[in-house]
Amino acid sequence: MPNFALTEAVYYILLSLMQPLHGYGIMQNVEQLSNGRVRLAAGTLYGAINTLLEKGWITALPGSTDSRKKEYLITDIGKQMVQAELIRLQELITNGNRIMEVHNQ
Amino acid sequence: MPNFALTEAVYYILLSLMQPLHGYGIMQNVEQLSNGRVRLAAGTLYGAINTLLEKGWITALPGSTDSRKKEYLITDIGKQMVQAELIRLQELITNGNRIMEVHNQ
DNA sequence: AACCGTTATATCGGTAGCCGATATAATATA
DNA sequence: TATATTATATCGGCTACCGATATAACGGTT
Repeated sequence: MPNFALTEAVYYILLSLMQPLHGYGIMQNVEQLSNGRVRLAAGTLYGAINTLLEKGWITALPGSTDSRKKEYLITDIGKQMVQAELIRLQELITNGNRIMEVHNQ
Repeated sequence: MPNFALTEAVYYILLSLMQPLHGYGIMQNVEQLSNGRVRLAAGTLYGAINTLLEKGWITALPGSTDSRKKEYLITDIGKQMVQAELIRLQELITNGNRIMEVHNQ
């Protein structure tokens, strides 16, 4: 019941896949998207891609020109997960601000 | 460089300890604080308390009336971590909203 | 064609955090 | 005194992340 929190890595991977991208492109996009703060390790990225495929939150697109590249895209379910995460994040901030103000300075 | 993200459990534990509380009180407070969404398992709670003590983000208060209860309180460092987390969370939301709007419907 | 740096995917072992179960004990209540 | 609740602690298992390493394809240069 509690645990539908997304990790930062998964969150940014899903955001990146609002456009079609291959793994390495996700890596670069996440770093840019987060103003250089979040750098995905290779193990994190390709591990997460596999679990997200299994969950059906992202899907693999058919072949590209470059035989190395495998492109992915977020699914409708994946988008719903991002929306739910945005709500959860907003709750964290609201609760955090409230508590910090009550016991303030 | 990337990883100063707090887990949801640690975040709510730190918020709870803006007031003096013992472990079990934290459990109840976190559940209430999160509108019943986050329920800490015992292993999570007492494990997190130990790592937070080691990091100096919380401190143990001297004895209470009830010989069972051990009370804790957030430290200045802990408060700084919560403030940093609030900024990180706000960035996640800002980035998320921007991306979701750009590729909108 | 041969070389080389970059791009790209994949796997592995280690570590940390969360969970649920279990154990144990002190306190409060009936 | 018996029982339920409160309270802390530990354990094994699972998942996620990390950094290192391996492998290969592509692009550009000579």
